[in-house]
Amino acid sequence: MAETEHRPTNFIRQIIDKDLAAGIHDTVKTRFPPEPNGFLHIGHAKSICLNFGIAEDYKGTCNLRFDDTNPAKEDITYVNAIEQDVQWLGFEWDGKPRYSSDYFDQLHAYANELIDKGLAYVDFSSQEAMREMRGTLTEPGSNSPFRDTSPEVNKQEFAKMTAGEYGEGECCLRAKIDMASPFMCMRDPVIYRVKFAHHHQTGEKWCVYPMYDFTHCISDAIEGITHSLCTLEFQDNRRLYDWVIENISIECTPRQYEFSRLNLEYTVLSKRRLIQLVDEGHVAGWDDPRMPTIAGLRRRGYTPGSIREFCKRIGVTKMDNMVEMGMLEACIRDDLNTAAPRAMAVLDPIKLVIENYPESQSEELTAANHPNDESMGSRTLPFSREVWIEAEDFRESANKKFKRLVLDKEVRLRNAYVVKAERVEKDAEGNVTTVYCTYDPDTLGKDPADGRKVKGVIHWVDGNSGLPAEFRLYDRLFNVPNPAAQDDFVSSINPDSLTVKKGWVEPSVTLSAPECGGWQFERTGYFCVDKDSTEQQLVFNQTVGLRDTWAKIAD
RNA sequence: UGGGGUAUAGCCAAGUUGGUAAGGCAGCGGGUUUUGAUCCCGCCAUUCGUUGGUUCGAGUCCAGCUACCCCAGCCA
Repeated sequence: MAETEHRPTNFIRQIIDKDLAAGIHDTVKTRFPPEPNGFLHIGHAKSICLNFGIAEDYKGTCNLRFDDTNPAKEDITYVNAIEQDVQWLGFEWDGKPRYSSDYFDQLHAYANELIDKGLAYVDFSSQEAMREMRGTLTEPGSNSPFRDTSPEVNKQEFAKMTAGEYGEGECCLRAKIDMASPFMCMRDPVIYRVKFAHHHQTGEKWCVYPMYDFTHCISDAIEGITHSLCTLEFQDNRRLYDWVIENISIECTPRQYEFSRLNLEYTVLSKRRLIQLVDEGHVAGWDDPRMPTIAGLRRRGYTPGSIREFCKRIGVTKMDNMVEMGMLEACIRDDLNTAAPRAMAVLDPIKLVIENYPESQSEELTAANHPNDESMGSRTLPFSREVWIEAEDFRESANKKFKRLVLDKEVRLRNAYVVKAERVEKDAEGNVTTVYCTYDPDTLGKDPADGRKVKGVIHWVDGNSGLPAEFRLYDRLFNVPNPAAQDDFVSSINPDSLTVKKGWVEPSVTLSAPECGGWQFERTGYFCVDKDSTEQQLVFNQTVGLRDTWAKIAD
């Protein structure tokens, strides 16, 4: 797609420019470090585009690293899904995917180094006792009674921890820093805990696992990461990041920089909440088209390019933000507007019978696949006496603003003839089921010869050759802009986020999709084939509707 | 006076040696149009959280104030 030509500029790229100019680095190495405990979402896409985008633009490299230090929450299915999503977005990581668990041996050795230096100790205090000794935001903490244990003893105790001689919660390894630090994370943080859990990478090899703050900085250093980019909530942790790097024997000194995470209106972007939506069945799964996950957006019909463009447009800063859905929608519309071939589908059909069109007759009309791009070619459109039209495109009477079919008035059938509504047939409830009309045979590809102006154009599907189809229309998942701010976010789920319609689609639309992934069903929106489709029943997801200025007037 | 951060339009966001407020989204007018789409043209911050100060000149420098976000997991 036509992405904005200029490379993004942001404070992180400016830091890199300075580092390069000052000779602090001669190459740039970044990394994208998800924990494999859930699916990637649009917020991760921001980080992915930042990290991989910088690597691309500076001719550096970007690693994919699974931050897998908590086996209790992680699973191999997530690592596979994450790899797929990053690749689908169009990025290539350097070498093989890395795992923090690749470094467990080294991490363990560094922990021992800290112990040797008198900078770490095994603490047998209960978790409650540790919490009390930590102090509060305004009061300093107090030292643990185990804080002055000798390095020799600590060495032995850590070995016993590692050998499985202590149970979970019985003891942990802590860095000896400063219980009075204004940074809570510096008050002797736990760096290793006992956990008897199966690890998806290391199996049963370990029963002690390093904590994030100890692991991340060392993993960065081992991989030679130059700029370690993460979100704002880790700003305090940077002090611990630097402390660890300074106090162990490692040459590389990666630097951490923090940017604000993405917030999107009318959805949630925290793994905890997304997991809850899936587990409690509020959505059909991680790839439910209403989900802000990469998998959900993909199934919804979003293209990789549209998501990359979105990330480019929102920028990277340290400001808290709440981006409007309209921003995301504009990106996919821009992409699909140029890339998607046009077709016609009727989602809520009523029948239109052309009384002066011979019953036995039918013909094949030609329609351009794109109104402003001849290179996309054309298709044939079967046409016969009975066609389906949209129920909302007909009214028995209407004012002049209604540019569609009205009794005794004319309208153009898109790519076909001008028709005039003559009479209607209704069901028991009074709903119009059939409109009878006449057509003007001399209006194919031209205006009426007598100069009559026909302003309206409606879409249709041939009654003989149209294919039955199911259409799934989506609305925002929540009915408040910031559901995460609610105490019970589940209660603000939009009950009408999914609408299913049964209608017809023109026969040129088949299971095999165009290159961009979908079509524009003219006057309706962009759609893609859903995986629930069968040979008998096509199922379409509406990716996004067309911009609809009429809807505003009509209200 | 715990500490760490952030304040530029409805939303996102440029603005980096102080020189007179980019761009995008949304919105509003108008034109083209066999999609009420697209496309095109025009409009949309006398003002940068706030109050003072320095200066010929301040979104940019200084001081005070205010608002919001993050931190007291053996989660990341």
